[in-house]
Amino acid sequence: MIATPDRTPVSRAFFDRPVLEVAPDLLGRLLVRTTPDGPITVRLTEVEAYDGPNDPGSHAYRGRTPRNEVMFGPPGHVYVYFTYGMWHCMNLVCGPDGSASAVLLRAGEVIEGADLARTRRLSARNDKELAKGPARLATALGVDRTLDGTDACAPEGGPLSLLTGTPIPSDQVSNGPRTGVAGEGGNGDVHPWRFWAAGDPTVSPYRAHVPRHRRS
DNA sequence: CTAGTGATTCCCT
DNA sequence: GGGAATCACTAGC
Repeated sequence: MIATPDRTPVSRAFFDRPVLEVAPDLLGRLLVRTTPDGPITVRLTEVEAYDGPNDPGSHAYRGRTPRNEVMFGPPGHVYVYFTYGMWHCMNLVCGPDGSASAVLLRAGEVIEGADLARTRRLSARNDKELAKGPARLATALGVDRTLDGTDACAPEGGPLSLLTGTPIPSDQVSNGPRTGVAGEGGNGDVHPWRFWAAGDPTVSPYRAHVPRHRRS
């Protein structure tokens, strides 16, 4: 018997904790995206922590800008950014108002609305790939900058909501260095700030950051 | 499975 | 001006 996942929204206090405490606790939670066509729900399997203005890998490192404004606001809200000219990625803001820490949602298992997710993720070869990677997850859920600042503590039925779900026990959580972050990898100064559900097939492959510049 | 590279645009320096 | 918290595709093992 598998217990029915708890569909109560998480509290504001859940997010108002140190980011390294919140990040592994997000695994197994349910992220519900309600669209005009119906809901899409993802069970989170992989996340990465970003520790505010003191973290060189964080978008908040160089201070407040129009893009990262939401990171500096109250916990429990969604920070969405656009990158590589094509993709969106989503974070959940943690810690007290002003602390600017956040958790990047890197991957999950689509457990409801897979038919809707497939229409946005035409290149996915199977359902395990629907949300396997941060931009894939945002694409599968139909998340873009118009949802920047959305309150994820809101009840199910709003645009985005994080439900209690079934948290993954800490002995089934693995951790390692962050993926694709400039300044990490190759210098030994690597923090185990990526967390994932051990052995889960929806977790994205690790990729080191590759510095690149414009072609002629 | 890993490694290499083009795509495409916003944002900050 | 130039890099970016990535993906899709290709080649090769």
